[in-house]
Amino acid sequence: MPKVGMQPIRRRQLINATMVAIHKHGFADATMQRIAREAGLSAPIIHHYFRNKDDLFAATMRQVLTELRDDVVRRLARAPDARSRVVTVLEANFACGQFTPEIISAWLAFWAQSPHQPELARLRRLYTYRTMSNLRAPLRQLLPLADARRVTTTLASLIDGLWLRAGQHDDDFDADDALDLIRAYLDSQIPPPAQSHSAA
Amino acid sequence: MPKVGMQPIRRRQLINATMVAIHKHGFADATMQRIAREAGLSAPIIHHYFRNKDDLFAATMRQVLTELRDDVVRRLARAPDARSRVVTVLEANFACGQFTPEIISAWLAFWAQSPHQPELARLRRLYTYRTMSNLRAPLRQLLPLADARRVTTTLASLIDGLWLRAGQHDDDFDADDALDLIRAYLDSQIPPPAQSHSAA
Amino acid sequence: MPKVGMQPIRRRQLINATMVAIHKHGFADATMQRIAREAGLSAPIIHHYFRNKDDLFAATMRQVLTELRDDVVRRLARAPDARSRVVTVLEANFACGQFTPEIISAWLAFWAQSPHQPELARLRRLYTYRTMSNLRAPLRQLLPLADARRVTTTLASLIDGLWLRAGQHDDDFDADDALDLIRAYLDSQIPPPAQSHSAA
Amino acid sequence: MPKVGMQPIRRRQLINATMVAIHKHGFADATMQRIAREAGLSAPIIHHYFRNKDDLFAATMRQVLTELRDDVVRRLARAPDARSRVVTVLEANFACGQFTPEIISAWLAFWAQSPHQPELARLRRLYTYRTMSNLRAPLRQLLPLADARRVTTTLASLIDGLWLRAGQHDDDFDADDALDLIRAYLDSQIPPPAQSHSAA
DNA sequence: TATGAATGAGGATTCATTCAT
DNA sequence: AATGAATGAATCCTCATTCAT
Repeated sequence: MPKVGMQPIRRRQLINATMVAIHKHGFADATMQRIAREAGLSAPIIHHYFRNKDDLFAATMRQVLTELRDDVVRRLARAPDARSRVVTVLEANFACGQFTPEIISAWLAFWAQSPHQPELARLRRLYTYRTMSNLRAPLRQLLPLADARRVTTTLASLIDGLWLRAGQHDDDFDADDALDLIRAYLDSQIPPPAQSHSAA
Repeated sequence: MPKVGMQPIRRRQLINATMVAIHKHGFADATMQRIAREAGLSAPIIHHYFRNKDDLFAATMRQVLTELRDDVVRRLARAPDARSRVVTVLEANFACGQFTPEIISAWLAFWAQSPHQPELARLRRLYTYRTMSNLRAPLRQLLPLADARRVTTTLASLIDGLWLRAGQHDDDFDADDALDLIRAYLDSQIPPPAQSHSAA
Repeated sequence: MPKVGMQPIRRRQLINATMVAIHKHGFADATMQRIAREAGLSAPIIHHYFRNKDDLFAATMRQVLTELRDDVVRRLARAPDARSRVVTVLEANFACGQFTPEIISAWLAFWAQSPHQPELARLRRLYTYRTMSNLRAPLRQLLPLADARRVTTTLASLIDGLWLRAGQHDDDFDADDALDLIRAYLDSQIPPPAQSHSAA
Repeated sequence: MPKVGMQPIRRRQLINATMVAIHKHGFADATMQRIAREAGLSAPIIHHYFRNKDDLFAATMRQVLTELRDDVVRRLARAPDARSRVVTVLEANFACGQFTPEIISAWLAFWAQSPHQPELARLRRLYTYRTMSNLRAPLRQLLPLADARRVTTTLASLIDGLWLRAGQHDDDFDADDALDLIRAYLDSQIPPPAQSHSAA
C-alpha cells in the first residue's frame, strides 16, 4: 500500500520532534536518533525528508519563522492605525502559539548556531529585517526619523531580551509580564490615545 | 619550560581556548581536540586541569562572570550617586573587556546550554540575580518601588537583547550603539540632572 | 547477503568472538576492536546487538551457562537411577562441547570478574545453585543428609578445581583425566553396583 | 634528607596496594592510578620500583607464592610423620595469612591472566609443581604409586576449587569449612591412625 | 515508505608511561 | 625519592549517514 502525501505530514512531525529534542537535551545533544524516537520513527527515515541534520534544523527554524510571519500578517490586517500596528507586532511575538517552551529552546539554539551555518544566518537576518521593518514602518508615522529608528531597535532588542529571560523558567516571568513591560516602554515613548470612558 | 605551578596558567589558557573554539565552531562542534589545538596543547591534558568537558565550560563561564562582577564592583566604587551607579552597571556590561566576539559567542552558548546543565543553570541565575540587584538598588532611590522594578527588568532585558543583537555581526551595530540606545531609555525614565556649563 | 534477521546470527557470532578474544588476549585485553575483528565485523556494530562491553560478556556467559544446563538436562533425561544421575552431571561438565580452550578461558575470566559486575555475580550464583542442586538431589537418595551435603560440595569444588587445572595447558591433563579422577572420588564415596559379567 | 632503604618498604607497600586494588576493582580496572592512590603515593613513582605494570603484578604474585612456600616449609619442619605432612600442606593453604579476601582476588586474577604473561605462567607452574611435590612425597610413603598420584592431583584440585568457592562470598563458606571437607576426603583415602584414648 | 544492518569518522575520556624538576 | 606535567596510544562508545531489503 503506497502511502502518498506523507511528505508534509512527516516533515511537520519531524520538525516538531526536532524542537522537542532540542528542548529536552539541548542542541548539541539533539541527535538524529533522539529526534526520530521523539517522532516515533527510525533515524534513517529522516534522510528521506531532509538532506541532512543541518537541513532539518534549518527547516525547523524556517517553519517557526513562517508561522511567526503569518501570524503577524494576519494580525496586522486587523490593525486600524499606526500605533496599533506596533502593538500588534509586539503582541504577535509573545502570542501563545509562538511562545511554547519548545519553540523558545529552538530559538536559543538558533541564536547560538546561526553564526556557524549559512542558511541559519540567512534566516536570522530575515527575521531581524522583518521585525525591524514591521516596527519601523508604523513608528515612522508616529515619530521623527531618528526617534523612530531608536525606538525600533530598542523594541526589537527588548523582544529578544525578554524571550531570553522567559526562556529561563527560574522565576514566574511569563509572556504576559513581558508584554506588560514592553507596552510600558512603548507608552513612555508614544503616549497612548486618551481612552475616554473605557477601562483598559 | 617550567614544570611546576602550571595550573593557573594552563587553566586560563584552556578557558580562553574554549571561548575561541566556541566562537569558531559553535558549542556543539567545540570538541576537546579543537580546544586543545587552539591552546597549543594535547587533548588529554585538559583532563589534568578540568574534570570533563562540562566542567571546562562551566569554569569558562565562571571566569567570564567573575571578570564581569569584578569590573562592575571596581567601577561602582567610583560612582558618586544613584544615577551614576545605574549608568555604571550598564557601561560595565558593554565595556570592551567583556564584549569581545569570543565572549559574546560564549554567552550565546551559555544561554542555550544552561537549561541542560545544573552548574550552568546555577551560574545563570547568579548572573541574573547580580545584575538585577545592581540595577534595582540605585533605582529604588530614584523611583517608586513599582517603577524601579519595571525599569530594572527592562534594563536587564535590554542588556541581554542588545548583547544578542551585537553578537550577530551582520550590521555595524556595536557596543557604543548599544550603550547609546540603553542610555536613551534610561534618560526617558529618569531625566538626567541638568548639567550646567559642563560637557559630559 | 541477507539484511534482515541478522540478530541471532550476529549475537552468536559476537559471543563466540568474545570467547576467542578472551582466550587469545585475556579479559583485560579483549577489546571491542579485537572482538569485532575476530568476528570479521566492525567494532561499532557490537553496540547494535549489545548494550556495552559488560552486556556482551554477560551475554557470553549466559550463553555458556544455558548450553551447559541444556546439556545436563538432556543427559539427565536418559539417566535411569540416582547414581547415574550424579555421574551424568559430572560428565556433562567435562563433555567436549563445554570444554573447549575458549570456553575454559571465558570461565576463568568469569570467576575473576564476577565480584565486580552484578549481572555476572547473579549468573555465577545461578551456576553454583544449579550444579549443587543437580548433584545433591540424587546424592540424598544414596547417602545420609550430612554425607550427601559433604559429597555435593566436594564434587562441585572438584569440578571447578579440575577446570582450573585443565585450563592451564602445561601438562597433558585433559577432560578424560579429570573425569577419571572425579569418578574415582565418587566410587570411593558410593561404591558402584557390582557389574556382574560385564565391562564398563 | 635522602631517604635510604625505602626500596623494600615501598615495594611491599605497592604490592599490598595492588592486591587491594584488584580486590576492589578487578584486574582489568586495577589501574596504576588506583594502585598508587591505594598506597598513598603518586602513580609515576611505581616505575621507580617496578619496571612496568606487568612486572608489578608478577612481583605481587611472587610475593604471595613466597609467603605461601615459607609458611609451608615452616610448618613442615614440625610435622612428625608422612600423614601429618600431607595435612600440614593442606592446612597451610587455608591458613589465615594466605586466605584474606585480597589475596584470594589476586589469585583469581592470577589464574585468569597467567596464560597471557610468560612470567605469570612460570610462577603458576612453579606453584603447581611445589604443591604437587609437597603432597606427593609423603603420599608415596602411604599409598601405592598410582593411588598416590591420583590422590595428589585430587587434593591439589580440591584446594584450588575450594579457593575458588571461598573467593565468592555469597554463602558462609569459609576456610574452616574448606579444611573440614578436604580432611574428610583425606580420611576417606587414608584412614587416620586410631587415636586411642583421645577425642577427634 | 520505511527500517534493520552496517560503518567510517570522530566523540570524550583513561591509560601507562616518560620527563623535568 | 618523589611528583606535577605532559602525551601518544588506545579505550568504549555514539554519531550521522548509506545501503539493501
